[in-house]
Order: sequence, then structure tokens, then C-alpha cells
Amino acid sequence: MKSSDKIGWAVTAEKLMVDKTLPLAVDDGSARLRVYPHEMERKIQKKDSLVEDAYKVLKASILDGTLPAGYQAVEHRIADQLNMSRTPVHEAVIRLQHEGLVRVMPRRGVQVLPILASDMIEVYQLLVAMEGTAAMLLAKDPDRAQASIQMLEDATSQMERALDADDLRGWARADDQFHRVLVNESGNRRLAKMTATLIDQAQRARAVTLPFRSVPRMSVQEHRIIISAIRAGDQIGARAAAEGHRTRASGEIIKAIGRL
Amino acid sequence: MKSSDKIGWAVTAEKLMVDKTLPLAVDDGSARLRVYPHEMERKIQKKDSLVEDAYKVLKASILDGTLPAGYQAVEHRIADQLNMSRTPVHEAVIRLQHEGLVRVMPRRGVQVLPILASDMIEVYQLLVAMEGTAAMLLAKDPDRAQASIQMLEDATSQMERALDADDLRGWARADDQFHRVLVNESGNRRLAKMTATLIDQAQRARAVTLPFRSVPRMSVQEHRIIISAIRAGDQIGARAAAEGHRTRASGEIIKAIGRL
DNA sequence: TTATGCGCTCTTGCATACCAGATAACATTT
DNA sequence: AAATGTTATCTGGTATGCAAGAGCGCATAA
Repeated sequence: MKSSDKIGWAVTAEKLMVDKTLPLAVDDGSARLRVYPHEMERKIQKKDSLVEDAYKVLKASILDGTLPAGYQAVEHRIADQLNMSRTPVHEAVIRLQHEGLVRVMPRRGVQVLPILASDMIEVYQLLVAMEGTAAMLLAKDPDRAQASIQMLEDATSQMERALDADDLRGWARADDQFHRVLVNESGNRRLAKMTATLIDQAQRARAVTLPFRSVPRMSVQEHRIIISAIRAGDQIGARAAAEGHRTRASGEIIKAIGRL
Repeated sequence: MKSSDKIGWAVTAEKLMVDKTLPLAVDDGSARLRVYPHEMERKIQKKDSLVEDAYKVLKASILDGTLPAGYQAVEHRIADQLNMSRTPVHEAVIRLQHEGLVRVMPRRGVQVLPILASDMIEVYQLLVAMEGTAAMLLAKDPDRAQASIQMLEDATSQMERALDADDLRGWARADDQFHRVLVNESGNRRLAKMTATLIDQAQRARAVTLPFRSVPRMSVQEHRIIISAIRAGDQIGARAAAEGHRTRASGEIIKAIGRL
């Protein structure tokens, strides 16, 4: 199979182009000065750079399987599809390479990497450590936990509803949400950012294996255990619960990948 | 103080240029084939890309304090100093930004970020989790540990010798080496790579605070505890020892930074 | 002298152009 | 026909060119 076919992400790219034309926040003069520089940055980056656009589109396409493992394309073609020049694509691709999603083979194009069982072992070992820490940090800080617990519970309830409706994708989405909230609310931004990358990879693996494995009702229950430990301020318990949850899930995923 | 002065890394850059002209390994036909692919890659990447060069030089300069926090420069000037165009510098800078070492302010140049106590809290929380996991993994795999233990012991002895000679920098270097070996030998490449970034940040903080704090002889002792737990295959113990070590060090560093 | 507004400059982000090197097809020779 | 040498082409890495926007200074007016 030659790799010169058209690519399937044109739609996503177009949607994204539209988003970029959203009106920016304008200073109407009524606002008080002394905007926190932090907040200002937020407002400014409303308009993503092209690099960011390319990165997001490519990453999303890889994660949801639109660009399957083994897919290969040259930067120039990708740039055409995204209506931009090679420069931003090049930078985005390099970023994806650092995250382990693609590799660029000199003079052979960029290639979407396959999901290896060994990769998932690594990813889950890290998720165990990261989310264990996140749960512990949340349990340690009751004030912060207060607000977070609601989000965690919502995500878990959502999972339960999706399960009852036999909505596997909905379940997966809600499960992802739970884990992202867990690390985002930990108060450690580095932890949140690093773990996000890991969750991405896990998500990709799950997208592929989802049809092949039974959905564990157990995950809902385990999430609730984590939540109640956090609520109780039980650092050790929260950590152990989060670790146990990911450790168990790890086994299932890796078994499922082996079956592919 | 205007920021248009010449920069101090010219030397480093030049040294690097020289290194690049070193004779590459040439295949004279006499060498036996079957070089380990790992080693081969090493050889090939002898010639780094310019992006890599820029990245390494800048990073090293930041870590060792040559480019102090608050330092500001524009990409063009950096490119001149490194004898390359803006493109590779631009990419390298973006990489450093993702690692949290610099930030690029839209039309004000790139700025070396200060070391905040809050950053170090985050970094050390993660180091605790990562190195704890690494130690556990090593303890779990006696075969792998076999070879690694020697390296860990060497680094620790080196620390001890440096302490006896009142060589603070030597001690710091050896300590770094210990921690890098620990994660590199864990068998989890992702863990190794992610932790390397964290160690870099910790190293930078220590470079600044080194003169202000008493060197803990304790660290040698703690390292030995970690090593013996690994040797004994005691996963729980190894993890606890590694965690405890970084947790204690965390307190000292953060106190030292506050004193700056 | 101070305040206000206009424009110049400077810098980044992106596009385009260029180059080196590797691959692959083709030709040539045996 | 097979093997080997040669050349054309293609691709990523790098350089350069261009445009847009933010800051700063200068001029002008009060």
C-alpha cells in the first residue's frame, strides 16, 4: 500500500480554522487596570498559533484513531491539508515525537507509532505513581478538595449512567474526565501537565481495545473509594486507592493489547 | 541595565562547534559488523542537528547559572552567538519553554525564568513519586539491578570522596549522577526521560543554593540504604527509602531558596 | 513643562527558498 | 539476467524574507 493517499483529517482542520475567527477580548477601557499578567496571557492565547493548531489536530486525530498506527505522511502533504506552510507542521510534529506518538524518519516521512504493550506498561507504571501522588495531595488539602470532590463525583456518576445505557464511549469519556480532574486539581501543575500526556496515550490504547474487553463496573466502585478517602483527608488511603485502581486497570489493558 | 549587551555563552557555543568537527567514526572495513543498534544511534547522532546544539548550549548555560534568572535576549542575537539562523534557535527555545526554564514574551524576547519556591515544591513532589517508583522497579528486577548497583555505589563513593575533600561541586555532580542512574536503570524509558527534566530543575536550584546550605553527610548514608534495599530485592523498602531521601532533601532546598 | 498622539522600530511567527544526502530507478557491463 | 555504477528526485533541516503588532520615543499642543 502506497502512502500517497489523501488524509482524513481535513474536516477537523476546517472546524479548527473557524474557531480561530472567534472575536478576541477587546479592551473597552472600562476594565480596571492591573490585570494579572497571568490572566492576560490566558486571554491572548485565545488565538492559538498555527503550531498549536497543527499540534491539536494531529494529536486528536492520532488519539481517536483517525490516523492509525503505521500511518505515514510527509510534512508537506500534512501542511497542505491543514492550509498552512511546513514550518508550523514541522514544529508540531517534533512535539508529537517528543511525546512518543510519532517518529520522523529522515526522508521517509512522519509515521504514527504503534501501541506496544511495553509502552503501555511504562505508561501505567507512571500513571500509578502520578495519580497516587495526586490523590494524596488532594487528601492533604481539604480546602482544595472541597471543590474538586464534586467534579470527581459528577464524572463518576456520568460513568455509571453511561454504563447503564451501554454507552461504552460515553463511559470512556467520563472515566478520562475523572482522571484528568484528579491530576488537574492536585495543585501541582507540572504533575497535571505530565500526567495529561500519559492519559493521552492510555486513551489511545483504550480507543483501540475498547471493543475487545468487558467494561469493568468495578471502576465506578473504585473511583468512589478514592473519593471518600480524599474526603476523609486520608492521604495514605487515597494514594493506595488511586494506585490500586490504575494497577488493576493496567493489567486488563495490557492483556487486551496482547490480544490485538 | 539594558539587555543589549553581549552574551556570555559564546565560549560554550564555540567549544561545541569544535566538538562537531571531531572526526567521525569511519568504516574502514576492518571493524566487525553487528554493532548494537543502540550504540550505532549514538554514533550517528554524534552529529547533532543545530536545534539540538542550540538546545544543549542554552540549557547547560541556564542550569549552571551562566544565564541567570531574569536574563533576557532576542532570538536573533542568540542565533548570531551560536552561528546559526533563527530557525533552530526558535525551536530550541520552544522546547525550553515547555520544560519551564524560559518563557518567550511575544515581543520582548525570551526570558530565563526565576526559580520559585513553589516550583521546587512541585518538582520535588514529583521526584519523590518518580524515584520511589524507579527504586521499586529496580528492586523488582534482580537481573537488571545487578549491573546498576555497581554504578549506584560508584556514584555514592564519589560523593563521599568529594565531601572529604570539601569539594561541594564534585559532591553535587556525583549526587546528580546517582539519581540519574537510578531512573535510567529503572527500565522505564519514559520515567527516565521525564525525571531527567525534573532533575535538571533541581540541579539548577541547587547550583544557586549550594553556597548557602550545609552539605548533608546524611545523603551518602541514605543512598546506601536505597542501594541495599534494591540489592535485597525489597521493593517496599527501596521505594520508601528513595521517597524518604527526596522528601527530606526537598525540605532543605526549599528552605534554602526562601533564604535567597 | 507636561500630556497626548502619531509613527518608527524591533521582534516574533509564518511562508518560502535552498541545500545536502539518501533512496530508487535506470543504464551499462559482464 | 544479474550486478554494479550513475543520476534524478524527493524530503527534511536550515536559512531567509515578509508581515503584523506592540512598545518607545519624539513632536506637538496646552
